[in-house]
Amino acid sequence: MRQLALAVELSVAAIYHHFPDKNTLYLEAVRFAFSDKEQVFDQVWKSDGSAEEKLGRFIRALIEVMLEDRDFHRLMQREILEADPARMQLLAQGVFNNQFCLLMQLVAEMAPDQDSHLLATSVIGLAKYYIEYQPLLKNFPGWKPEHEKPEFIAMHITTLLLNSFKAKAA
Amino acid sequence: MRQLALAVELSVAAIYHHFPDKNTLYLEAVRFAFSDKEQVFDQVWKSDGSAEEKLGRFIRALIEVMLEDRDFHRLMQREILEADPARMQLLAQGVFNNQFCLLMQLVAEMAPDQDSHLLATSVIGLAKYYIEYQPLLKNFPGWKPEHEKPEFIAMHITTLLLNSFKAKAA
DNA sequence: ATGCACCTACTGAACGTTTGTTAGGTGCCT
DNA sequence: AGGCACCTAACAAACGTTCAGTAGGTGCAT
Repeated sequence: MRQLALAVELSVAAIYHHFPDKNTLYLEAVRFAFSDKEQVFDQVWKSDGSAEEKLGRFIRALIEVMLEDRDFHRLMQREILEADPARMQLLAQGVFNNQFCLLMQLVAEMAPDQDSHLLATSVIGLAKYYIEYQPLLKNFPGWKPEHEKPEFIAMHITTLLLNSFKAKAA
Repeated sequence: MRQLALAVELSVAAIYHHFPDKNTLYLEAVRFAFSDKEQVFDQVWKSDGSAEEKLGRFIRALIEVMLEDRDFHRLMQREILEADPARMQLLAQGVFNNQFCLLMQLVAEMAPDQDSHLLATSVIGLAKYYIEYQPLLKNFPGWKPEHEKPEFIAMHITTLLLNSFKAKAA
């Protein structure tokens, strides 16, 4: 609270004048941080092109959002670590549900015979892991500087998924 | 430290008799927590069969370890969230390096023309995401109870990856 | 066998700092 | 005058850490 007060150039007591306690302040901060992220993805869905191209663009957008706003991403990680069921439901329904459903529709289009919930999860999981674990991955042999570049990661994930779809269809 | 002392039925000072400070105690705890996990994977590498079979077994083991010992998994998540560079290096080199290299070798065998660091990362990323985000994923439409079963998740990830390898080779 | 020196494992009580939170007061706008 | 936004200063609790001291065991000279 003291650090926060310093950052906003107020006294600690002034913060307590606006928020009842630390926890509700935190919750409101989380909600606020999430509120403006959705628009980035809407552009992807509005764009035209094949399903394959859309998937590529979505993955690219996902990675860029996470890399651009690291504080937001860390907040997200922390929330998941906490994993409070009530808060998970709030996050899912209030924030991510729309995007997840659109992604499910997209992968269902490309691989109609597969479980689209699982596939959508795979898409997000692949992208998220590259970002979250970058500090660790750096330390393993075989790491290259380009593994940090959004377009490189996006490319790898996209081709991996498209290849998988292709093989399944055959 | 006081909570820990209570848990092990010792005084706080007694703990400081065995460990110089909290940080090194924590680090040794992390190392210890992983030390017995490593054997699980060693069995996979010692087993015989095709590379495909081994990959399937590795993924299955990965998921089972993470699901079985949730405290350990949360510990890991916390470490990654913190992302202290010095500690990341210690974790990588002291704990995970061996397993990661073996996995890289395996995927290199199956897809020699691709970046094995990226592929190994994908394997772990897919598995980890399903576990970490289960509390969130439950809340999306299309979720089924079997999405929680290790063998089901392992199967999905394994076929996804093998399909991708197949397509690339063709 | 006894006394002494020395060790390890442990304790209770305190150190100084940081934590979330609040009581009481000041200045400003309406 | 009264309400609003804000302050200083303090509160109790929790934090990591340390310090002086003790119980019990081992080895050794007497």
